[in-house]
Amino acid sequence: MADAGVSYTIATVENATEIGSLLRDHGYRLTSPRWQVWSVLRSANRHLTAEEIAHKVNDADPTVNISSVYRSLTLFEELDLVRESHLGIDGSARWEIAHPDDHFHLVCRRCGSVNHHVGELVEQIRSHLGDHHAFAAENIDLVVTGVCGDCLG
Amino acid sequence: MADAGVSYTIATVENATEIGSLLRDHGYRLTSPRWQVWSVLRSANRHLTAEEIAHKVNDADPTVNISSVYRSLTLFEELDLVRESHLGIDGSARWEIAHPDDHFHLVCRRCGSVNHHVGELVEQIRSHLGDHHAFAAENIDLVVTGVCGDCLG
DNA sequence: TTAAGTGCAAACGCTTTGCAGTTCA
DNA sequence: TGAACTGCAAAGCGTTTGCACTTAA
Repeated sequence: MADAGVSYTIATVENATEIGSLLRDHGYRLTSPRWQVWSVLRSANRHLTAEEIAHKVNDADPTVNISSVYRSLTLFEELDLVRESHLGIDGSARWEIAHPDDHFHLVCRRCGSVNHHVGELVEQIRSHLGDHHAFAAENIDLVVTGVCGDCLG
Repeated sequence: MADAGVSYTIATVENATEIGSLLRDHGYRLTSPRWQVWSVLRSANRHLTAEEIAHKVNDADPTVNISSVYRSLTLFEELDLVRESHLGIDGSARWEIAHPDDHFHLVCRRCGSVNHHVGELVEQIRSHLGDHHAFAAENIDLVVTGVCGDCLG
């Protein structure tokens, strides 16, 4: 079975009600900044910097401060709802919804697209490391830069 | 053939004479900060932050400023002598001698060791991406965190 | 000799934090 | 009501840069 394509299963938290109760279950409140940051990440089809998130959040609610964006992201990361990554594009971190499945990133240096892929590759790496290197892999971060199929023409 | 172990082939520039002529070939000078930074990286068996490099350099020559360390690292990176990476340990970048071979990093979250491995795995990933994803991989950055064989006991 | 390189200190960009005021439960 | 949360502004941290001085070639 080849790896699945660009689309991938979305995290299990689907809507405001769910993230609201999830936060409450952990003793946190659902607030406007948190909800806005969550929806921006949910509707994004790519990795976003904190500044990009803040900008989109401010389209809906200009009163939200970027420090609340950072605080929301930090909280979501602790709850395993989002993930931070350094994709080597520039100095800033980028954020995405935490995927329930193993996945990796293909960064096209020509068109700048960042595509996610889920599938067997990460699992192959994991078992390779266990079999050949006696290493119990927990987090596998595979970032590949190159040229995507569209740009290859 | 299984992947090679922790040891790996060192970059082709071996000593002061060689890095001196390499720099001169590109129109640069061999200076004390550059030579110090180069020796620290050459003798390091792990990734170092700029601050760690500066500290070690200052053991040999306390007059070297950290800004020269950064300038040396930037120059070496342009010449493909060193590589910068974000290993997800903290916010700072880490530096290592640029390996001539494809390799990946195994970061043990228990003992903190960062081991390099060369071998077939990266090449397998590259061909997988070409075959299944129509993606021409150039740089493959694989960082795996987990627990190493020594810590597993 | 002189352009390349340096140390120093100040600036930079991203991120975090202290605090007083606000808001959700 | 009161603890959780926010906006704001200032601080923090790693990194870069302007400038006058120094040095390798």
